[in-house]
Amino acid sequence: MDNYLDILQRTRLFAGVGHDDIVTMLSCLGARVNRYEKGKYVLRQGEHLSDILVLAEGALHIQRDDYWGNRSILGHIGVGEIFGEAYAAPDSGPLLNDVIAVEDSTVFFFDVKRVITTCSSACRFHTAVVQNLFFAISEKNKDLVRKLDYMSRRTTREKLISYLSEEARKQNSAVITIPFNRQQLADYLSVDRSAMSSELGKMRDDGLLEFEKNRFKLISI
Amino acid sequence: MDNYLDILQRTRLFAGVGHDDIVTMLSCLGARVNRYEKGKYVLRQGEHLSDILVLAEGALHIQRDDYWGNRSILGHIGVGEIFGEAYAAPDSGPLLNDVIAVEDSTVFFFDVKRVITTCSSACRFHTAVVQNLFFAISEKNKDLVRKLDYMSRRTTREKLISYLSEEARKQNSAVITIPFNRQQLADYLSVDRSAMSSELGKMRDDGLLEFEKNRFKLISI
DNA sequence: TCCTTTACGTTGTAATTACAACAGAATCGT
DNA sequence: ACGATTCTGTTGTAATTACAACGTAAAGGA
Repeated sequence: MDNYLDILQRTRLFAGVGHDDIVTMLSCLGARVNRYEKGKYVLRQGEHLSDILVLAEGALHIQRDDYWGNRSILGHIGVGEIFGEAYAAPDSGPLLNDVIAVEDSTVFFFDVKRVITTCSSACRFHTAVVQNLFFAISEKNKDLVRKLDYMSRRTTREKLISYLSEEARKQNSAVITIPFNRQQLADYLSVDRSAMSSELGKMRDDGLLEFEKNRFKLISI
Repeated sequence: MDNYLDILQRTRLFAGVGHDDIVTMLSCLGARVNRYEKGKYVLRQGEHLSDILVLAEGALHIQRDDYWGNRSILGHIGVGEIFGEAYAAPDSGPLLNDVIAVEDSTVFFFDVKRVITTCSSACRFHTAVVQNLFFAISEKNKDLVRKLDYMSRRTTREKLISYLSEEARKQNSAVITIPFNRQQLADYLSVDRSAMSSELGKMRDDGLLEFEKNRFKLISI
């Protein structure tokens, strides 16, 4: 577990907490570690969760398959990101989504009760962690609002433009790499893959962008 | 301000906090009150926010108008609900949406710094409030995920069914009242009003539901 | 290297939607 | 009670999408 201390130190959850203090907190917070091979489920829809999770290594997708097999990808989780927080409240309902490893991944589990219940003075950074948790879930909240913004667009082209523009803003570059292949991007934007692929071709013909695999270059007027 | 103590006591933010303790906390948290007439803006996109807000009276919509005037309604805020939390982090960016009063409304403002910074022992319920805040934003998070679920459906009929079914589950009844008129519901589901109206008619013809104004009855097989 | 699998783009068609325009009903203010 | 305004449903058309089927390219495994 200690192998990942450097990673944990750089996560949002432990921002401002020193190396040694993290070691103390790992036991204080009841931390566990689990590894998942690519393609394996980390969490399943319908499960109940009493932990907050942090991705230490790899990459995950939050997704949901409906009764007819239609897949909807809600988001991508990168190294250092927190997930599961929304289901950690004591009487929170079951998970609404699956979380699946898209690469071999390592995940930390923290008992939520211990995280949100400030403990004895031994754990002086506990308050900071609770605040970090609040900020992290706020950021997640805004990510969802941004996704709703993409999804509210009527045409595939508008959805693509709003998504790619936001990524360019986040990555602070006109050349961006996205964490999705074509099918995954279509599942993320809730459009048909082939129609989206066709629309991307038209957008390239119109001089709006260039792309190769999951690398896109946005072209300004 | 004291007129609203009963209302505040029933909100999620102050769950588990006694009447007298709320009075103490109102000053501890730097509370302010503002009233808004129907149609007025409570918050505007682009503003920066350093408060957490609680609706004491009335009803609000979280919405966003794009450059071309297309309106998208992200959610409805009822009495006792918290909003603005996601933008309250110290270096959070500007608001992504407007919040507008759809009825004459009364709103409490709490300075976020004082809320998340646990103060002296004088304020013994402060920790409970921070936890309540965490649970509230978790719930908001799940609301957004549910909305994404409606929005990910390909057809208007599927969007309507998923939304109305979820409302029936929430309201625990097959007869439900929704906080939107037709145009607002269309803006919420990101579909065309007239097409939605037409689809609702077909669904009634197909025996799926009955409706009158904003009252819907779902008919099971 | 060969074979298998996955990923990507293209095309045609049927289905669905957005948009505009309009009419009747309901609501509001005076 | 009256007119003005808002809300709702209806219809037709143009635009857009979903879906299915297919070919090729790239990636992965034996």
